Amino acid sequence: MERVIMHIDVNNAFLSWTAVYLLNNGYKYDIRNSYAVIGGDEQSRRGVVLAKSTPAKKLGIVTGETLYSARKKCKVLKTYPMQYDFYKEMSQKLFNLLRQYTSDIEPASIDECYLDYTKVKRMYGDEIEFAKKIQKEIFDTLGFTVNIGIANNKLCAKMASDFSKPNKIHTLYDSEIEEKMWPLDVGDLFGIGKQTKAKLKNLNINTIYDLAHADQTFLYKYFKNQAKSMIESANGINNDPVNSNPIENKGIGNEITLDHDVYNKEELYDKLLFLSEKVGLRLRNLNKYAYVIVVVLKDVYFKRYSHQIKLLNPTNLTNEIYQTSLKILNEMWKDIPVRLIGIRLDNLTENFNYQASIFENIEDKSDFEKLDKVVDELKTKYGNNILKKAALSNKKK
DNA sequence: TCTGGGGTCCTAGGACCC
DNA sequence: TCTGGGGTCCTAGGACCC
Repeated sequence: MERVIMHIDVNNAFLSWTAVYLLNNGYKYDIRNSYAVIGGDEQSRRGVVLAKSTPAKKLGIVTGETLYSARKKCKVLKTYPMQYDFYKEMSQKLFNLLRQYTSDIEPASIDECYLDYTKVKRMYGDEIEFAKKIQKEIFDTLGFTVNIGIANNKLCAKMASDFSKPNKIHTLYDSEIEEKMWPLDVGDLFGIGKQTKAKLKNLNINTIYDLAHADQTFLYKYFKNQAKSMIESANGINNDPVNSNPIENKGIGNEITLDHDVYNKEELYDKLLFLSEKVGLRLRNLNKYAYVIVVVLKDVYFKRYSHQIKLLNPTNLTNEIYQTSLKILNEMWKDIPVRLIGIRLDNLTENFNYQASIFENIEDKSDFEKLDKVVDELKTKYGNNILKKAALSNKKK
């Protein structure tokens, strides 16, 4: 049976959701209709555009550019801060609304998901009518618009939802690929980013049509194993199933851009403690342990680099994460000032068999376990700011 | 008073083992 | 004495996505 897959994508998600929030809280006008962006905090050097309204987009403002540059394009631009918790809430409401119709929903990010319509088509009828219905229902009950792409596989549904915005429904059935997808620029193909696009252009492959008809052995020389899947994508071939099982986290990480460039690694120690607590708490909430601890730095030249340590036994202890990250930082430090630091936990596992080492003191471990448990409970009860480790609070004084 | 943060997947190269 | 080759694990970095 031919599959029918939908891709549902929130229009200007962060900006729309903040607009909804403001309207719900007595704001008199809708920022979606004005020159507005969601932006990071410029004081702490996070001043980039995270989402923009349609009017702002029309002036050439793009996601990722600095607010400084955006303001040059639009003198009256208004910026609003991120409201991440509210975004998460809206995201959950959207997915739950869709789950009323089928459980075959795969969230792809906070603001988009795939829906497999194949099995429920007999029940709900024509897919375009259904798309119109849920589009309206989302707007009426949640207050924001979505784009919906309809196709025979995930890739084409994704491509279709991107065709024109906002509040649109597009189809890209297999029979429409030639007409609707092949004329597009090769950089518009999902999976082709800036680097690959530039390489393809150099080879005189400019449109998706060109890529669809490129010679695989020729492309292999430049893209190795990526060549095959690139050509398949350009032909609209994709067999990935819609996976409704919640995707297991492969790793978790947090990073912070520092409000000034840091020249001494000692100054980064309390950042590492802060980050260790953050990722540690998230890991424990997942009931997982991590084998690999990674420290990431971005230097003042914007070059990112990382070092990692694989532990003999996986951990979920803040203190062990912190101590390990200190060790890694000291190893990797090369006296180049940095503007960002992060910690990632990788190779997560649910259970662990403790491998005793003669160098370890098991009693110490259980003390730290108890400490983390108490801290986590307090944080859950009273919020994240209730407790700061002594090292952090002493610094503040 | 320039340039976020959270992820995934892939690859190259080195170490190590047989 | 003149140099194998396969396989796996690990690390670092790159590309891509939202």
